[in-house]
Amino acid sequence: MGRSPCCDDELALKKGPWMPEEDEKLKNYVEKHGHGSWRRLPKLAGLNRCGKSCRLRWTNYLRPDIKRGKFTEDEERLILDLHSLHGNKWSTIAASLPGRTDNEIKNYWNTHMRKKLLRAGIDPATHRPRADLGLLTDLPKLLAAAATLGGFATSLDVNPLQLQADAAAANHLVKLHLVQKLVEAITTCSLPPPPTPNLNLMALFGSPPSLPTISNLFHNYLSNYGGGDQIAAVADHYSGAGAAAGASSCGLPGSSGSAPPPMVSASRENQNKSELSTSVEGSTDTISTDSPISNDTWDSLNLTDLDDDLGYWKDILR
DNA sequence: AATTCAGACAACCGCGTGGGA
DNA sequence: CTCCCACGCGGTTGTCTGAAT
Repeated sequence: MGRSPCCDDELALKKGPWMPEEDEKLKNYVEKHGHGSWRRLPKLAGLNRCGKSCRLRWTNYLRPDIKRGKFTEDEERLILDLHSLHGNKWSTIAASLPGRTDNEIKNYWNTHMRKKLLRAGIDPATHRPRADLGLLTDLPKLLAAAATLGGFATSLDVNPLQLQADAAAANHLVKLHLVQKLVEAITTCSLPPPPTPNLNLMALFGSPPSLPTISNLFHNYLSNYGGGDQIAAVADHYSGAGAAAGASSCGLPGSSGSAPPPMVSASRENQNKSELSTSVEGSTDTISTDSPISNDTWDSLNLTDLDDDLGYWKDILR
């Protein structure tokens, strides 16, 4: 198929933002004659633009039936519904929203709605809960917050001397360790393993996302794999709510009762443990296995700035 | 007051497709 | 049937503006 000769070969043509007088010329011409052939229109209307640019300007801005201003909640809902039905077919979606252009809807989607969905833990492409463990990039923050609850303080096994030597490194290592604990807690429940078993813990520390995303991870996992009691127990445990119904089946610290056989094999658990090494300040440290962390060390970690997030986290997970 | 940064939106670019010659 | 043109679409980039530092 032949390509449309675009405006590229007409280098003298103006590009960029439209001037009011250009708008006026275009508007007057189209209202008088209709647009006809967009390719011929610029010459006829006395515009130094390519037809494509004129068409875009007319359809996205100058058309008299264009509705400007904020999208209403109804419109937003409709966009959401239609997008779940048609995907990124912006023109199809726009056809159901009188006065809105495909470009406007696309922009609104990309700048507002997409982010909203992501924050809610929903994949904007599929409109389904995000089940990928890439969400675990939120874990450091979450787990640091969990640490302030002291839930792990007595069971942590990080070498305290190492930690005290460098508070920043210690913080990092503790977070890593907490990640491990959380992953273990999830994977030793009588549930199928999470979708991405070969979790690279190092990758979790790329960027600190938000706690809502983490909570959604739990809920996604719940909805995908069932086992509400178990995950609720994990959540309760991390939010300091103590043992909840079903905690026993997760083998959580402090839980009682007979736990069903874990779905995760010993070798898998060992694999997770073996991944618990990290580079701090250029050196690679491995968390030792048996020394409990001291209260002083906890105090030195300065994790209290996460209190606000923790409150949100508690609310969400309940 | 100056600078930096992020969000919002306008505009552009390149490709696919339909239809006429 | 093939070629070419014009249009429309979706993705991407550019620009502006206001908030934050």
